[in-house]
Amino acid sequence: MGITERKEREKAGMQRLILDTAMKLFIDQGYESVSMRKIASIIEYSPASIYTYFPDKSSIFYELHIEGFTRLLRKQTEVQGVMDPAERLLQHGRAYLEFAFENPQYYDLMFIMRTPAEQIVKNKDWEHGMRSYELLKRNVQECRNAGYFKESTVDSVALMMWAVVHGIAALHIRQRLILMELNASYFEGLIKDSLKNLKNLIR
Amino acid sequence: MGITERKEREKAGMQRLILDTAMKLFIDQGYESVSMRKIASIIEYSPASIYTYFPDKSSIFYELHIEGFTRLLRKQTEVQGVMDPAERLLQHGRAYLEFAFENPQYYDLMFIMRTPAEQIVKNKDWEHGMRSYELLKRNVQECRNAGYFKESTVDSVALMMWAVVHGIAALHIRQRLILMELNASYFEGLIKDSLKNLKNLIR
DNA sequence: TTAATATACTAAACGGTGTTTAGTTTGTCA
DNA sequence: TGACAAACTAAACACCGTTTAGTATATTAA
Repeated sequence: MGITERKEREKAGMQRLILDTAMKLFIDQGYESVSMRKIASIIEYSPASIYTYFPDKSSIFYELHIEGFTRLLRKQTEVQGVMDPAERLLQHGRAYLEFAFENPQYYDLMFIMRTPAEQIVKNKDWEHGMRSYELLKRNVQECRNAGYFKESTVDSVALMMWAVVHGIAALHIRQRLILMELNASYFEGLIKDSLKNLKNLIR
Repeated sequence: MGITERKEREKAGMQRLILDTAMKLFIDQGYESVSMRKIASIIEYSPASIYTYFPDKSSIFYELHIEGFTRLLRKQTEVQGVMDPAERLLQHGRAYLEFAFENPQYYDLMFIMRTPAEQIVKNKDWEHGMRSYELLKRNVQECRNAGYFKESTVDSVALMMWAVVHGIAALHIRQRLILMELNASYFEGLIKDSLKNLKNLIR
């Protein structure tokens, strides 16, 4: 009875096609260009067909935001091998910032846009966001075990670290830094500066 | 020949009415509820009439974002009387955070939404944003003169301070903190924590 | 005072949007 | 072979920002 399995495969394949098409539109032409009708026309189905595979547009963005977290987690896991906890925390921050600058659309979806947040609030559940935050907290905790941050709580430090890198990433992505720093290698300069400052925080 | 003046008054009055109506819709019902048609119906004009007073919807949001800066600047100026530079910088940060938490829609418009940024990028001019940033830099510079931040540049410290408070404000406003801190007086706790951390940065 | 002109204003349309409805085609199973 | 469920679509619903063409009104110049 492989029919059920084949049907599931076909359904998953169609969902994949829709998600890939949506993400391609999003990356190439920006958020406003991602419309149900455009996705439908590219994959050569009627707009109503998409509703067989996703309940609404926002759940398509919700799925894409999960894929962003998978990518971020992969990048951050690469850095978990660093032995020194302070250096590891720093590299953790670097990985986060690099992800934000290299994948601005994913970052936007994950941490700035309203669309996936609606579902987070409704379900009172943000599995991937929490997993990412827990990893940060673990790294902070291990710094604490090594003698750092003795004056603060883990939560307070973790939130602070997150705020620094998110602040830079969000201001950059939403174009609030273009007039402040027009020097050469703006991108590299921002990351370098942020990390220097993160370093100052670790004591 | 008071006719020209009267016409200017009438035009300005109509622009005010449109801006106030737009802001009221934005605050009461959120960004998505601000439509040209809704504004028009509330002020009892046809939608096309609005185009006599504003070239497009985005320039309405641009005007509102300027008014946000006026409010923020007023709040931050109140704090400029503090004598000690380190304490003044801290209070400057507190004023910024309080503004963000008390006026989330204005804050969104000024520092998160795409809409006014389009004009900023196009005109390569962000008078109000720059003025706000210059005030921050002045306070950092005066801390430097008093012996703080000797290891960093003024720009680097200013950007860092901004990143911390923007990070917290933006994560909160776009609902990425709801699952992290569900304790009592969430709002006060966040500001308190951020300020404690800002304090740690001043050395 | 009258004719010309500029301004304010509107109804209707254009080309888009997300989503729903009603109905058809297609494939699977008893 | 007939029943049923799933996939799919055309068309419609209710919106959106903006433009066009035309009207009414107020101001100015002759």
